[in-house]
Order: sequence, then C-alpha cells, then structure tokens
Amino acid sequence: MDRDKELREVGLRVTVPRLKILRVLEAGARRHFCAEDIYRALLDEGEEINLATVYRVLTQFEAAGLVTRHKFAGTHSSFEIDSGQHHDHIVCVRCGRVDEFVDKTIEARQEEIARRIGYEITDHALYLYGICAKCRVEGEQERIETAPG
Amino acid sequence: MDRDKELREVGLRVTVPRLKILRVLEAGARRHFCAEDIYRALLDEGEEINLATVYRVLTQFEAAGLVTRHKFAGTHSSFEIDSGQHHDHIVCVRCGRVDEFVDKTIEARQEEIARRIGYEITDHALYLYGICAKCRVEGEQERIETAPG
DNA sequence: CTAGTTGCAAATCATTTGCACTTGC
DNA sequence: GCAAGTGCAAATGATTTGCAACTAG
Repeated sequence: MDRDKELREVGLRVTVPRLKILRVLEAGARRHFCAEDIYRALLDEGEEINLATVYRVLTQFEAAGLVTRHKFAGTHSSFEIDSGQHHDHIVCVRCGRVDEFVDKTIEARQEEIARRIGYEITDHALYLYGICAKCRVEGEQERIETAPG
Repeated sequence: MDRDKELREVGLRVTVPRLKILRVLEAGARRHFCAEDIYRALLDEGEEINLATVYRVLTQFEAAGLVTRHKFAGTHSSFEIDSGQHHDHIVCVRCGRVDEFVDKTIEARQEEIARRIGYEITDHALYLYGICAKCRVEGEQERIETAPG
C-alpha cells in the first residue's frame, strides 16, 4: 500500500517513475511483466515514462530484493513482485498465462542431486511449459467449428 | 562417425560447413557449446567458417533433432548433441562446467503438478546453478593463501 | 541445372549506457 | 546544494536476414 515506505525500506529514493512502476507491479490482475508490459501499461494509462527508465528501475528493484527476474522461454525477462516465498512456474505456451507452484519433494531432490554430483546449489530455475486448461478448450472448439463435413 | 550419413538421415544436405560444425559438436572433450564456442574452435583449428553460418546451421540441426538448445542463465544459447535421452542440467556459476542428470521422481512430480493446475506439459527446463567441487576447493585455497597474518 | 547454402554486411531486438538536465532529501 | 535519478539518443551484444555468389545432388 504505502509505496513510499516500501521504497525507503529497501534503501531507494522515492521518485515519480519508481512509484509508477511499483504501482503497475502491484496492480493485482497480473503478477508477471516484462519491461515492455510495464512501459505500455503506463502509456495506456496516460502516464509518461521512458523505457530505459523502466529497465533501470526494474534492475534496481531486483538488486533491492523488491522483484524477482525470470527468464522464461523466449526473448525478454519477466519480473514479479518478490512475495518472499520461493516458488516455480508453469507457463502456457499459447496464451502466456503464468501459474506458480511449490513442491517440497522436487526441492529436496534437487539438493540431493547436487550433493551427489558435488555441487553446492546457489540458485535454480524450474520452468514447466504447457497448454493451460482454457487454451485446450478453445483449441478443441476451433477443431469442431472448422471440422470438414 | 559417419557424419555424411548422419546428416542425410535427418534430411540435410552434406556441406562442408555442416560437417565442420558437427565434428566440433561430437569432439568429446565437451558437450555444451554456444555458437561462439564452435566458431572459435574452428578458427583455432585453422578452419574457415562464418559466424552467421554457425547460427544458421545450429538452428537447422535443432529443427532436425540433431542438437538440443539450452538457455542457461546468461545471454547466449548453448547447444549439445541430442543423445536421445532426456536429462536436466547443473551448471557451475564459477567455471561454466555443465553436468547432466536425470531424476525420475522430479519428472513424475512435474507431471503431477501440471495435471493438478490443469496444464498439459509440452516441455520443461530445469537448471540448477551452483559451485562445483573443483571450484570450491580452489576458492578454499585462495582464502588460505591470502589469509591475513 | 537449380534449389539449397554460404559469406558478408546490414538489420533486429532486448537491453544498456553516456551525458546533460532534473529532482529528492 | 549536490548526489542520485531521468530522458533521450546512441551503443551494445547476441542473433537474424537480404542478397549475390557458390555448391550439392
């Protein structure tokens, strides 16, 4: 809520661009945004912002621990407000929808595997890609509508 | 061994650049290369090749199922000869070493999670990042050598 | 012969950076 | 006031592409 405070607490000055970007990130409808998404969202609201600033601010937010950066398949980075609790992602390859999940068993196995191979884990990335329920239904309807005969 | 055949079998014409690149990929010392790696390796051997060609050929190899493309943390794509058997990767953040592993439990959990959330998995990426045994030892020695007193 | 390939140079795309100006504290 | 932040335009780095010349089948 109190975004001024949120920024100060992580050691960042409160500036207009940072507040705008933070507002978009916390808006609620979505949790994952690439820099362009945020840039466009603000322009669409009639807010002025520079894309380079969006990139700079997101990088600072990441360094400050406010957001987490993800590299899903494809070209650009995706950012989400850091909820504090680790989780992994499943991404719909049709519509881009992103869902989150946590799995203790997988986490444990990862540690186990790393130990066996002789690594000390510093980080990990687990992305599942697939087709979400909604997209599967839509695909099915299309097939029916365009069916021959 | 018979790279001519290998190329023909996946429907690709046998050309000099493709043979050179395939040779590097199969060389054995390493299994994971980015386009630059292959380009440099060939130049170092005194072979002529164009970087754009390396990129084009790798993309064709991927489409033909000869190689798999990975996006480890960082900027460039990494390619490896497709062994046919799925596996995941653990990457050393110090030296870039890449190890491979397979874990049935993790695979099974992924399917389970996807089903629960309503997705039909098409692909997945699991990358563990850490420090390999060798790099940990080196780091330890350095600390001793530069220790005060 | 001729469609597929290559090399080269120029283009792209996401992201970063230099710099002069502006703003937060 | 002054360091930090911003906008703009130009630079970057990995990868791609247009095109004319070249080769595999």
